[in-house]
Amino acid sequence: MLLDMSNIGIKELADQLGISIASVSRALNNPDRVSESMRKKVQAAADKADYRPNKLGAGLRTSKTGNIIAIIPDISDTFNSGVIKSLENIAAEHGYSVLFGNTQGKREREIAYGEMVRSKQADGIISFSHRMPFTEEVLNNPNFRLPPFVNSCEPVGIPGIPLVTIDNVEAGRQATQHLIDLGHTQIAVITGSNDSPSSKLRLDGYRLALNSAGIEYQEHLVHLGNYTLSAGVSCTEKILLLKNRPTAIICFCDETALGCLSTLESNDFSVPHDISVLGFDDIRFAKYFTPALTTISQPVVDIGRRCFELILAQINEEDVADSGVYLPHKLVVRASTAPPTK
Amino acid sequence: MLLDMSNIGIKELADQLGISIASVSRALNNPDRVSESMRKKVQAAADKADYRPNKLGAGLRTSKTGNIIAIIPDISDTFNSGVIKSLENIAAEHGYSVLFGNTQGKREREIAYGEMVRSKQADGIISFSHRMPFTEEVLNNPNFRLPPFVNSCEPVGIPGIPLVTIDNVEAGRQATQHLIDLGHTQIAVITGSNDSPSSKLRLDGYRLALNSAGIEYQEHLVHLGNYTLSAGVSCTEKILLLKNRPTAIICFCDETALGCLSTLESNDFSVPHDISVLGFDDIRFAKYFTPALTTISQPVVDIGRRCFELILAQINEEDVADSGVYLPHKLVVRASTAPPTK
DNA sequence: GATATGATGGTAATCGTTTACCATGTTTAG
DNA sequence: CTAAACATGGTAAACGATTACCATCATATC
Repeated sequence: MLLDMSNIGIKELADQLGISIASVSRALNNPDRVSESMRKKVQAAADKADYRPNKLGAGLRTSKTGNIIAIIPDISDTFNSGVIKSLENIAAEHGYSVLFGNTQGKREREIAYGEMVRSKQADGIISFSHRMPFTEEVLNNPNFRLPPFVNSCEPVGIPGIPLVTIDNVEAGRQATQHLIDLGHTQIAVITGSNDSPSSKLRLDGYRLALNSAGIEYQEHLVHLGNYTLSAGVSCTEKILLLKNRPTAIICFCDETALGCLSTLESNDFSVPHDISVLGFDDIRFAKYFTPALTTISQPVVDIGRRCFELILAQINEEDVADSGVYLPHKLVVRASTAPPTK
Repeated sequence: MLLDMSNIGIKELADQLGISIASVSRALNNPDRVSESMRKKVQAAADKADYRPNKLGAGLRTSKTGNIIAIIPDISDTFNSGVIKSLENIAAEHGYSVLFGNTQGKREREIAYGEMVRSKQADGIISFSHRMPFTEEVLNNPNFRLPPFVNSCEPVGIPGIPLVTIDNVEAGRQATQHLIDLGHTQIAVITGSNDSPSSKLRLDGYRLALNSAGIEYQEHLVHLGNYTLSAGVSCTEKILLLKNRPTAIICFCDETALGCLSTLESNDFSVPHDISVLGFDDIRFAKYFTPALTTISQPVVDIGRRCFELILAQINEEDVADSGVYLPHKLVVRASTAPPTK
């Protein structure tokens, strides 16, 4: 017996069975609303005919698309793509698809993606950026109702929007403390981008740790990066030019740390003997760097999962106000950090 | 003046202007069908009201969704995510969104994503796997009509489906030849997965090069990997156990090469002094590895672009039979390859 | 045994567009 | 000057589902 591949619709299926389309729809989506025998009959016929409900038709009626959109500055960033992967997995389990929008940090693209929920291409937004994908004008409008929205990793600074993240202050503090415990006092930092809240918070943690150890905060040890490889390279070069070279460098992401390691290597500095290096994220490459990177590991899979759960709750109109989540991070000590040599 | 954020529809817009919805639709989508004055009037009102056509309604009528789905074994793979990023950029330029489906190589998920075009969630499929996302049953059905479909990098082996890739045989040959030119004769390989056509082809190139140099092909030098970091580790360990150790290792992807480098390092082998290592892909990390990795660079951005162009052509019902594309690759020589030491 | 209650399935409206078809008025050709 | 061609905008029928409402029938209640 051959399947009929000419996409059969609910109408044809109903005709085949000599029943109304309402019954077909109910049997499939709302089983308690029909008799057991009807349910079975329809189910069997649907299976046999390999019937796929047209999501556009259904969506038009229900105003649900089954899509959520992930707005990401850079999908090819290893940390992001890890979260995305998890997000997509759990979304798929719940019958949702994820559309994704790579913005390259461009404002107009953020906004374009934000608008997609208005044009009913998606039911909600998960943003990996700290900026809202809406114009000021729209945002300030009293009639504006926020669509289901979750922020991943970067707080957006608007009250009521759930945020899934680690405790960046504590993570920054812990990273710094690890180096202090090893005996370092001259600790340089390569931050994330200027306007990244997570970077700011980590830096707060850095100061906290210095403070409690009675080490003075020195402006010139803090270098502005942007969470990229190349920032690791350029900032490390600048750090090496300092008169009093630090004995340790904290990079606010592992990609930056790789650039840092590579630059140290090519300038004949040995890590951790001459300089210790510490990263953030624990991307899967980190343990294969030379030397294996000490880093703050972020719970990528859980972040993705929680983001989806919070979006789903909002889509189902549950109240999620202030239900942001701090997930546990972990300091993973590997070979790139050691006590300073006198 | 405040925007009315209560999502205005075509109906309201038409009422506001005292014209029919047909005119609004035409003014917006089919401008030559209306008078200049009408066009302007509607456009202005649409802008002012910040009107977004509901894509579900439109899609239902036109049977076009404006989505394409990318089916990928692993989105977090650095090479894949580079292609995806490019793909998404160019898709966005054309008003298309990309849904993505991470399959983890699982057959049932491939099929689920394949079905999405039948349920009108997407207009076409770009697959990064060599397997068709349809069941045999469906595929063999004479009534089956293939949706717009493009294969990226991995040939699917079904005639008529465009493939965008590099010339893997030539790339494999060239990589091997580079090592032969340096004087190597004992060259090990860590392949991609068993069933990956690209891996097979690269291996063909390897044999070709050996052949033309009069070097015998040795089974025990070829190790089965799977395009992952950990394969790089485990295979390299096996290679180091060989009685006659090779003087060079070709890894069929850069992640594997990183695992390889790291394993050599931790076993005190110096690269390239003791052993040369060569990768594939030229992911953005490659030049920061220690030592910087010699590798075959793939034109990630162009691959993404061509994939989209070919999908778009099919959606527009142009004939693309056999219009697959071989894009140029390039051998990038860095520090991980050198002549063998006697 | 009459009536209220519940279970079940059908009818038809609805979601927001696009577009075939038609009506009207205007221009062009002869 | 008339008929044909064209430009323009309206009317209404789709697209494919979901679901409010209703009709019918069986069962339970007193």
